[in-house]
Parts: sequence; structure tokens; C-alpha cells
Amino acid sequence: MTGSSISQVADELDISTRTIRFYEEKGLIQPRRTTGNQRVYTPRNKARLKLIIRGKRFGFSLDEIAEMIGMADADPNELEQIEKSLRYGDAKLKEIRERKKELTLLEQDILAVRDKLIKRKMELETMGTSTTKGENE
Amino acid sequence: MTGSSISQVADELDISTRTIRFYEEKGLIQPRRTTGNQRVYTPRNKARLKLIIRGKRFGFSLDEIAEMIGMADADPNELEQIEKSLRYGDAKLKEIRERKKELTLLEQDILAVRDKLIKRKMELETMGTSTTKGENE
DNA sequence: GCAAAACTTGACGTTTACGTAAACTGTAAA
DNA sequence: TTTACAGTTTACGTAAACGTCAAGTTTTGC
Repeated sequence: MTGSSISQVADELDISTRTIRFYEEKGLIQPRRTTGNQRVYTPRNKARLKLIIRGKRFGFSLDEIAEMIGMADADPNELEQIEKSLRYGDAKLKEIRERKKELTLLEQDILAVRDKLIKRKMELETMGTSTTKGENE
Repeated sequence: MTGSSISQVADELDISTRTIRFYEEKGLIQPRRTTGNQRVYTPRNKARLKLIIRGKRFGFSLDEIAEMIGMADADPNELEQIEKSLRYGDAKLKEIRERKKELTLLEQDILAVRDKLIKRKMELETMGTSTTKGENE
């Protein structure tokens, strides 16, 4: 129930301790401290870090992620604030769904190239060593 | 059949001309030139740019994208080269599929936050104006 | 209880991905 | 042809996201 140290978390999530501290500087996480002032990470803190990393992998900037998280941390007593957060979250969800579609497009782009390469490979294999330059498109 | 100018492409793809020239500097595109040395972009060039932009949205660095594109440009006459490209492409496909899964996780993270916010909102609404500070979890 | 390992806060350095300005050239319209 | 706009290269500037010391503090293992 003690929680993890910063280097344990760094190992676990495969990021540097500097990165973790940097995210804290930016206000993305607020781990507790020991009496000796060392950072302690709960599972919840780790989940938050995972979310950040995940967001980053999709090209979201830390500022954007901060907003997403700001959403999570919004003072839960201000109705106005909650509604703003909900709107922001919904926009992000829409964006995420669009990216899913684009990811499929990217996948198809690569599959198309792959198909061409495979066809060309088969040609080369059945054709023996004759060096015919196929058309370029 | 003349192709587009750099600013036309910039408008079309919603990026700056600087960005387009920068991608060229990095070797990601090679548009033809007019007799007056101005860049001319074919639909194929544009498709390439779209692929770059798409890749960027998934957190791929320009260097990584350059590698992907290198795959597409591999000399189709060298069997060895083709096989290398295929392996590279397959690796990228695997990566893309992993990202798809993660994207779903990110979506779920945000949905979870959303649910909490909605619950809290309903509490506030039914509860009238009493300012009770709920527990923080 | 003491050295070694891990942690702390600065603070400056580096890379990526462009922005921006300068100084010049090509192109289109009146 | 001149004028104005679009394009070209070169080069310095910058914001984001960390990397990398340095110098001191805390924790841990013997």
C-alpha cells in the first residue's frame, strides 16, 4: 500500500524519470510525497501516466492532454465547469473516432503497397532472371 | 494537366508552404519544377503529402514516415529489396493495429471520465443548491 | 552509522518541426 | 512594361518535449 517510487514507475511504463517529473511540472500529475519529500505513485497515478502516454502516441500535445485531464480534474462543484468539460470531452471523442477511421486508411495505404510488392515479387520469381522493367504506376 | 502550385496545395491540405518545403528538404517529396524553377505538384505528390500528414497525426516522426515512404519507393527490381520492404511494411502494419487497439483504450478512458462527470452533474442538479463537497474518488 | 544508491531541484543543452524575415526572381494582369 | 503578387533560397528564431549534468538530500543495505 506504499505506492511506487519514480524509478519503479519509469521502468514499468518505459519512460524516463525526467519525463515523469516533466509531466508533473506541466501539471499533468500530482503524486504524494514521503516525509523525506520523495515522490510516491499510486496505481491511479500510474493510470494517469498511461493515459498521457497513450494520448501522446496519437500526436496529441501535452497541452491538449492537459486539457483532457483538466477535464478529469475539473472542480466537481461548478456545474458550469462540468458542462464545459463534457463538451470538451465530446469533441475529443469525435476526434478520436475520426483518427480511428484514418488509421484504417493508413492501414489500407500500406496494404496496397504490400500487394504491389507481392505481385512484383511473384513476377520476378516465375519469370526467372529476365530483367523486365514493369510500368511505374 | 499542369499540376498545382505550392500555395494551392497548401490551401488544399491546410498546411503552410513552409511545411511543404520542409518536407521536401527532408526528402519526403520531390515535385517537378517549371522552367522558372517553381514547384509543381501532381495528384500523386498530393497523395504523398496526405500520407505524411496522416502519419504525423499518429505520432510518427518525419524520420519514421521517411522510412515508410522509402518502402513505397523501393526499387521494384531487386528481389532482396522487395523482401526487406515487405518485412518493414508488415512491422508497420502490426504497429498500426496495436495503435488501433490503444485508440480504443483511450476512447474508453475518456468515456469513463465522461460518465463520472455526468453522474456528478446529476447529483448537483437533483441536490439543489446545497454545496456538499463529495469524496474525491 | 556509514557508504552507495536513489531521489531532489535547478539549469542549461538538444532535437524536431516548423515560423518568420530578408533579399531576390518569376508570372499575371493592366 | 511596370506593378504587384506568388515563389525561391538562406538563415536565424522558437516552442515543445525532453536529455544531461551538477550539487545537494534521503533511503537502503551491510
